[in-house]
Amino acid sequence: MRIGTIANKAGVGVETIRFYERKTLIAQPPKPAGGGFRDYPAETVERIWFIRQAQSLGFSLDEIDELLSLRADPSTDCADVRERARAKLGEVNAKIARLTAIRSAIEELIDACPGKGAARLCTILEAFETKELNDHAKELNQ
Amino acid sequence: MRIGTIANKAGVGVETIRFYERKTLIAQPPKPAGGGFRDYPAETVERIWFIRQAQSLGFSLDEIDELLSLRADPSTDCADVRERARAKLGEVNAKIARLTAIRSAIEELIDACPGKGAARLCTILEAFETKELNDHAKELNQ
DNA sequence: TTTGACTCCGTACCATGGTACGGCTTGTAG
DNA sequence: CTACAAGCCGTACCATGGTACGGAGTCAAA
Repeated sequence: MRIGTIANKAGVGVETIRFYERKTLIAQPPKPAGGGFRDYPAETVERIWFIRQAQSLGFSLDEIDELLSLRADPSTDCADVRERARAKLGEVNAKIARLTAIRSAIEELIDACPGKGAARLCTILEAFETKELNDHAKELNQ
Repeated sequence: MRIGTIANKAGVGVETIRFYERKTLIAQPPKPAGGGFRDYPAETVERIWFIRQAQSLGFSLDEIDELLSLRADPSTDCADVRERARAKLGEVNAKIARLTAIRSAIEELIDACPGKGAARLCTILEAFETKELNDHAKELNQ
């Protein structure tokens, strides 16, 4: 596939792909020997999807590079890969925990905000802090 | 509290707080009538914590402003707040779902990467795609 | 009452993650 | 066989989210 097709399927601009190539997040296919346009493998689309997802979750391109370079491969040192994967797993779990706390706060806010009748005063920050205090209390009770 | 104390407790630089003030993410306390230094309320520290957390989860400062301006208050239109809160809740849930998919992929990678013996070939992207196909299959079977 | 740390404010600069542009080459539809 | 879209490549520019700096004012301990 040519770069424009890939860009279209991935929902990004051609320039973005070239930018990722410069950052080595994506391998640039070689130019055909006899001249002509580069031929991109279909997996490139998935790779770009992954990059965009990870970005929207607060990973920087450098961190995404680390994620993508995690590969279990008989020819590489698996213990090292395993260790790096564990570290990333920790980061991901921490993000999920923080998002879950924010979700609780939003839910509490929605509850405080009735369809009819008077709302009780509630900001997301108050709901969030309450949630955090609860979490902390839970930790203490463990 | 003075700005430096707040910055210290929140783990950010003084300049960052001023930047957030310019962006109206944080209200700038008035200068005391007789001159002197501004007095910041303790809640500012929590507000900054919240901002940093939301940022690390892929929300832009503008989106965080939207989050922080969600407030159930008897004097405002609660139905509107409720609607905006629901929309944010959807975004948060989508983020959690994407992170959960990435987590599964990392876990699969760790499994493929044994402490001893041969690793089976596995990249995070392969694990991720497999997970997504599974999800898709689940959707179809619902 | 001076010295040092901190505040205030404005402006300048910086890194990240793109986006646009211009001049050239290549491929293909009419 | 030619026109026009698309690829290629280099460089310039842009928005976001800060960070640094300089000069003047403020406060508090020695």
